[in-house]
Amino acid sequence: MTTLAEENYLKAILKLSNYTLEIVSTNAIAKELKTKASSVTEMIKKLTDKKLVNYQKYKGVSLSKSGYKTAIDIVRKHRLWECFLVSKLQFDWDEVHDVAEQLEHIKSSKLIDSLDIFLGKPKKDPHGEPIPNINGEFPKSNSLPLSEFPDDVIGEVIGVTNDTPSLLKYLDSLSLTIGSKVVINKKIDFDNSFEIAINNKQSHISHKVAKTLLIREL
Amino acid sequence: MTTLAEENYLKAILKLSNYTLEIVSTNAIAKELKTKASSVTEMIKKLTDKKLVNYQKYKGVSLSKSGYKTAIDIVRKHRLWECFLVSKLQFDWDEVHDVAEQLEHIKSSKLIDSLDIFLGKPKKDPHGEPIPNINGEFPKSNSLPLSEFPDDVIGEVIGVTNDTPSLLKYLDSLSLTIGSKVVINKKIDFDNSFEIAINNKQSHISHKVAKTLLIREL
DNA sequence: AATAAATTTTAGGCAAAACTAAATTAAATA
DNA sequence: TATTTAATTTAGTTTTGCCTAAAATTTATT
Repeated sequence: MTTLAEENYLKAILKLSNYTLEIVSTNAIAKELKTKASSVTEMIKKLTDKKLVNYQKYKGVSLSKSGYKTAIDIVRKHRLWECFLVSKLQFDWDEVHDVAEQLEHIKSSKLIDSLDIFLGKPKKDPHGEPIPNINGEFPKSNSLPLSEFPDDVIGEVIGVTNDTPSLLKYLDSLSLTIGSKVVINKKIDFDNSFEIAINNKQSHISHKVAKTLLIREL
Repeated sequence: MTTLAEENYLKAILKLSNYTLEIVSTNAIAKELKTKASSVTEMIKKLTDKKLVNYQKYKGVSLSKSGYKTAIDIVRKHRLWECFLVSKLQFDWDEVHDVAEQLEHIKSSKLIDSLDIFLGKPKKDPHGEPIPNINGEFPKSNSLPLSEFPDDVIGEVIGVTNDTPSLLKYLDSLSLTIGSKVVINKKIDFDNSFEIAINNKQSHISHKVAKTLLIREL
């Protein structure tokens, strides 16, 4: 059985490895969890003992098969709870993160599988992020981050890969939400920012924001 | 902010005080939480510092006003989640306890108030227990435990004041559920047990079980 | 009232998960 | 390659919540 702290470490490693079994550094984990590298080293030893990660001193950690499944299950729970909050309890998309962060640690496979059915087995959470199925597999999608999307092609926003409330509120203020039509008009080399049209209205966004937007060609 | 351990202590004290501000003994709390009296003493000191209980050495503890409200809120959350599990996710009444025990600690007043509305502000949980409203007040009911119910009077089961799965399964096996009609035919003095009719069928139940059944005169 | 029994508290430890500071190893650079 | 810098690990503390054993207090019983 995993503790809350362990689950948060696994989730962080999964995120930093871009949802693969890539190796991740101690420092990156410390930054992600706003903790100290020494704390990370200690926890990684515990996760290694439980065979949830593979670890070599000074070389970094990667998720093991079972660590990956455990982490994916937490992501699945997080995203299903976000769906519940928005579609059943009328939460706004920028209010769900903190609550889902708590709910994702509830341990009951019957609960999460019933919730999945109750919600109609959604494929995406309210931010457009894909929801792993009961076997831990992601539904595949043909989207690209806006930062890698071709110029002058009409695209549709299908997701935001970050649910920080401050970002979501900013996107709301730009009328940039799921379903918005976007076109990249110009890339500014100096700072990698973008001139774009959002539903035919001109705007300017930073590279950091562009990276979080998932776009599908229309 | 209360920790998980603190919340479990408050809940235990509330239960042992019969939902009042009565004084409760250290040993009783230890037994309820399956822990040791020394651990209880330490935790009570922390709760005292936080002004959640009133405490005098060797004399016992009682909930303070704010401790009572905190504990009632946990009960409210527990019972609302039980309603959700049964009415929306098709759980059986003997499957909800452990999951609700986890869900009751989720911190978000918006969540619980939205859930209350989503469920239609239920007055009772699936076991017939009353659900405190948003102000911490119980809806009042005119019921008695079967153990105190008059003989030869037709009553209806409206609740079970204990959600241990083993008890609930046993009650199912007697066809004794919410809505069943019961009559006490005979009290056996020797062991305080009862000969009763359940929907006109003869049965025999112990005093311990009779205490858990809430009956309303029909 | 005196003593025995039960209850409660104190004292001293332990494990989890964090921290700081110091030591070690790896990577970068001159 | 030698040395500086950055990353990582180790060592030693802290806090929370639990434990056992011993001491203190209250309650019960002669």
